[in-house]
Amino acid sequence: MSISTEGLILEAARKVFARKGLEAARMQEIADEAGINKALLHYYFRSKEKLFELVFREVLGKFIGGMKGLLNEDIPFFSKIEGFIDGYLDILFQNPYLPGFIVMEIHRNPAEIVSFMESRDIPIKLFESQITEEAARGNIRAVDPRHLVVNMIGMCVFPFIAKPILNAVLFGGSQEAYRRFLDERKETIKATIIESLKIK
Amino acid sequence: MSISTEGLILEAARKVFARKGLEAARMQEIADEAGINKALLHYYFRSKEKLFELVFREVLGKFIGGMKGLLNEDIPFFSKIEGFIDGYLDILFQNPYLPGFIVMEIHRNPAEIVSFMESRDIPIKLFESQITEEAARGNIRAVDPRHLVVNMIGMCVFPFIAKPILNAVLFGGSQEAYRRFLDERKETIKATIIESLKIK
DNA sequence: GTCTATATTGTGATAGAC
DNA sequence: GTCTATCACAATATAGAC
Repeated sequence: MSISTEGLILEAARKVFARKGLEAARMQEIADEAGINKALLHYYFRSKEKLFELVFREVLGKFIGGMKGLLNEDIPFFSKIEGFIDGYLDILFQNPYLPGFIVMEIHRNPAEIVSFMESRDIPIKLFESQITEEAARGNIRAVDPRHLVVNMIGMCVFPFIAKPILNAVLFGGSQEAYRRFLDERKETIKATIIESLKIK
Repeated sequence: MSISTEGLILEAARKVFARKGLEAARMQEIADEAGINKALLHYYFRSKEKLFELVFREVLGKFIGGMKGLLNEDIPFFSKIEGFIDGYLDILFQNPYLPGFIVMEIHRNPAEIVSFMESRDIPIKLFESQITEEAARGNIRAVDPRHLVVNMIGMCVFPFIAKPILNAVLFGGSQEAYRRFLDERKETIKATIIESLKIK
């Protein structure tokens, strides 16, 4: 069984919107990518905005859902740290365009993100209590869990967001060198976080 | 002496392009912001693209120039780490819109960034030799300087890029709480990096 | 140099045949 | 459901008066 027209459109829209963002994307390009014509886009989804909204919310939801799961697992503290970094980077490897796409939209329309986020919630409570507990036991330095999460995500996401800059500045344009660098990130970030938590 | 029309336009263009990006920005909006009319924009700068190019390269150049200085100073290793984080965050506090703007453009037109970057170069060599030296003396863990720089920048930049998300997810929409969080970042990031470098 | 008015083009959206 | 042809409008760009 072959994929439905609606499915073709959504897949094409994901690609094009992710590359260009809402404003720069062209309905014609989406139609071409899907192998149909513009009129059908409007037949299935009323307008460009509607189509975008749908695609963006779906993508963002999947992304947020992924992190949620990783932070919420009921496993020992250090395993969770490692699992989060591994899992988060795995998602990024599979969707390297995604952070740039989300940032672009955050920048264009912050209000939308806020309203979207308010409907869901990231359960950081469990993680938080684990940290205070480990710190109380003297197993780790006392740290603010929010900062810890932001640190992990920032280190994971940045090389994907800034790919062309890193490529030019650090790797002299070599895709190969950039790729090797990315491969090292999992271990590097885990080491950085864990070493920073150890007590001297 | 009051500012020239050309200066007014450039300032207005910076604001509007930074908020909206190239495609979503409107010449009318720039004209309004500058207190003149559309025709003058084309009189001074031939086209929207030309104006954008000019503004973007200027902004990016200033940004890159700032980091360059911070990494290149001939001061002791730990002072440089701290100075870089402090200095980089200072730049971000003064231009909080900037990371989002740059990311947006990276995503829209990666090739431009590459060609721009190739004309300049970030001197990481001095920093690199400092690290290998400190590691050889047993003062710090052996680390890859490129990863270290990426870690620092990622942790600095992320909360600015993801402001609306953090705001919604971590601070329940409170601007005040977000602001306090940012204020803590300098110390947090410095501690994270320095602790991670210590040998246990 | 600065303006108003207008030309031109690109693109989202619709009408209507099949 | 899918297409071709067309509309309607918004936005860049230019002409030309002052």
